[in-house]
Amino acid sequence: MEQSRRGGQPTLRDVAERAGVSAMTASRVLRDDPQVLPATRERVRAAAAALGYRPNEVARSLRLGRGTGLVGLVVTNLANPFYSRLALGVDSVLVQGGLKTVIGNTGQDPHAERELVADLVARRVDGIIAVPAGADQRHLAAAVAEGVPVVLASRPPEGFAADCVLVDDFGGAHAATARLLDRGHRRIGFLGSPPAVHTGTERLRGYAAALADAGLSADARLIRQGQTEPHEATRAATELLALPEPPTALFCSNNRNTIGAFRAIRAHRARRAAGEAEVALAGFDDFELADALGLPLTLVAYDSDELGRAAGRLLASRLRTGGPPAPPREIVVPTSLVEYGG
Amino acid sequence: MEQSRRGGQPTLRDVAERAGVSAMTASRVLRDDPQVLPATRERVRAAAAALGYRPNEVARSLRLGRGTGLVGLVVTNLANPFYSRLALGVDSVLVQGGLKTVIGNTGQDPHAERELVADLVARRVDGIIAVPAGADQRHLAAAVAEGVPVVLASRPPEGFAADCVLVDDFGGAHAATARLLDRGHRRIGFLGSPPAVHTGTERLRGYAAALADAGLSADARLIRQGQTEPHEATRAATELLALPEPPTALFCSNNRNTIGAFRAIRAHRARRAAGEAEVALAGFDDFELADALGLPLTLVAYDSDELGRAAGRLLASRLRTGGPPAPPREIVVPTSLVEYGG
DNA sequence: CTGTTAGCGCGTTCAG
DNA sequence: CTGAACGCGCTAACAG
Repeated sequence: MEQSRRGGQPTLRDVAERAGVSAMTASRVLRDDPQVLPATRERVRAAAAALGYRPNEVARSLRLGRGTGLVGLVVTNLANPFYSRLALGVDSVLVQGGLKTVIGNTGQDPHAERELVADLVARRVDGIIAVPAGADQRHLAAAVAEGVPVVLASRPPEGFAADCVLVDDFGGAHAATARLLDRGHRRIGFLGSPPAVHTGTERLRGYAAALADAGLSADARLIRQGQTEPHEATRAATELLALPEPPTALFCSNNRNTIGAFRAIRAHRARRAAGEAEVALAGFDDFELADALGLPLTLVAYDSDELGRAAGRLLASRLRTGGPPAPPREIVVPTSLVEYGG
Repeated sequence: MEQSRRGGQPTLRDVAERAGVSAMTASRVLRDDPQVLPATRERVRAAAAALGYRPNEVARSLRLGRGTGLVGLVVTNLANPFYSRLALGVDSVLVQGGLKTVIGNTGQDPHAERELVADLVARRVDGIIAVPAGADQRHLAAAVAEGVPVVLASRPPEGFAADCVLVDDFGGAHAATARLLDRGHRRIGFLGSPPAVHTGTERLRGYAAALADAGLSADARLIRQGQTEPHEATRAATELLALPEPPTALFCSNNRNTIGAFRAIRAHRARRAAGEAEVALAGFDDFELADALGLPLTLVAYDSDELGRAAGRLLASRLRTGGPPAPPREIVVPTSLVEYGG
């Protein structure tokens, strides 16, 4: 484990010198080119091992023009379990192809997202997997135009061609809302993410469609969109429950809203008149400890790791076959209803 | 937004050609070198904009020898909120220095971790932030020896010099155990991660020390180490509760064990004889919904985002000052006890 | 103010 | 079987 230069890693030439051969021969040995005399090969191998040599991947990718073996992952908030599971799913598939995942956390800021994508492209990532925060996807379209494959997760591409993995947002929301209706609820509130988010609008559509199927129409006063964090959802839910004619059930379009609504309902429980029925709760996204809340809970579940894995597979296959020629693919991950007991 | 070559991004020479200057001049303009005639500058700028040019960061880092602007983050399981928060904290600091985070998820596999670190070094990351899974840290020592700064999070370096950020494991565990003792518990079980993990052993030490302070000695029959996932912890806790002389309280060394133990206690509640007191629960790590479990719960809380941010800051400052010369620093994040009501 | 030369570390091409 | 030359895209150093 000697060092040949101040603090730096050894280079191919260091190995070659030590083995008494040219850099070219060393390169061949290290890439398992058979055209080398066994004796020479051994000398080079020994030298490389002694120096702890590892080829400089930066130089390789520049030379080979093949990209960097890196994939950018663009999400809004890694602390949200939805995104961290997605990240894990993506990474678990990509590592099998020798690819590594670069985190891009945008914190909901569209400008940061634009910069991030541009930077990833400048870094010559082999591809990008993104869950765009807003409706404007031109920065992603630009990446595609420059030859960087993009896979969208949980949102469809708008205005350009790209592979994507979606959740059955409409169907899941419809099923959950229908379940509440089946139980006799007629005034069902809706809590969701900002209207610009695709999943939010699709889930709202599913909710409204289920109401329509039951001969009801969505009541705008019972719909609150725009909550991103649980505490915002708690406030929104509390407001709904304080209405003159409050909803008897709530449907939430994601885990942040469900958790927030749960807290509101629990607080409301204390103030409730005797005999008054508890507000029913349903939501999109399963989450850890959902079974432990002491409240009946209907959740729209799906395999969120699989969402990431599917995105990773789409990108990996796209990289294998090269570029945009093949038509874009869309994968829809199915949902199912889960009931947690009170 | 024209393209000069098939699918590839435009190069500096494409810009130069289009502007009718040499590559060198174009380079100067794009790096805001003042030594350029304003008119020329405008021509180059226009050409770059028209082509959508972005400098190839791979080539730049090779040329400048300054590293890649990437930092490797080595953790065992990104789906664990502890690690995803850490990742977010790290990334939030690093982006401010123009650095990006590369995920390395090892899934507890020491071999995968070795490979991962070697690969990150080969990719010429500027530094590594790691939460090593096992006791063997030679791969990290090797990275340091090759000039790659390493910062450890939540474990101290073993056998080499590196900055690290620790949680007050001993103090937190001691305080939580003392709290249980104050409440009159004398038979307190312990559930923890595998003994090889530093936090696990430190927290066990804190637990044992608190018992000793109360004139008690740790009872090996009440100690279960090795649980990594909640379901394993549930089984271990269930076994403890089924002992002839079961513990009246449990202390868990991390959130996975606390959640697992919670489920065991809840199940046990149903089978409990009337009048028998409920098993008390305390644990290390705060977590979402801890307040909603319907069980009194004492948790050792700390700012887990700050853990990541501190690690990021240590690395960033190390990169600024360059290399290992300065003595290694150790930051300890304090803990506090949080009580959640039943 | 601008262009030429040279080379970061590696691998392809083509001669020895 | 091995080596010398060339270039990936970019920029520091030195011309002009």
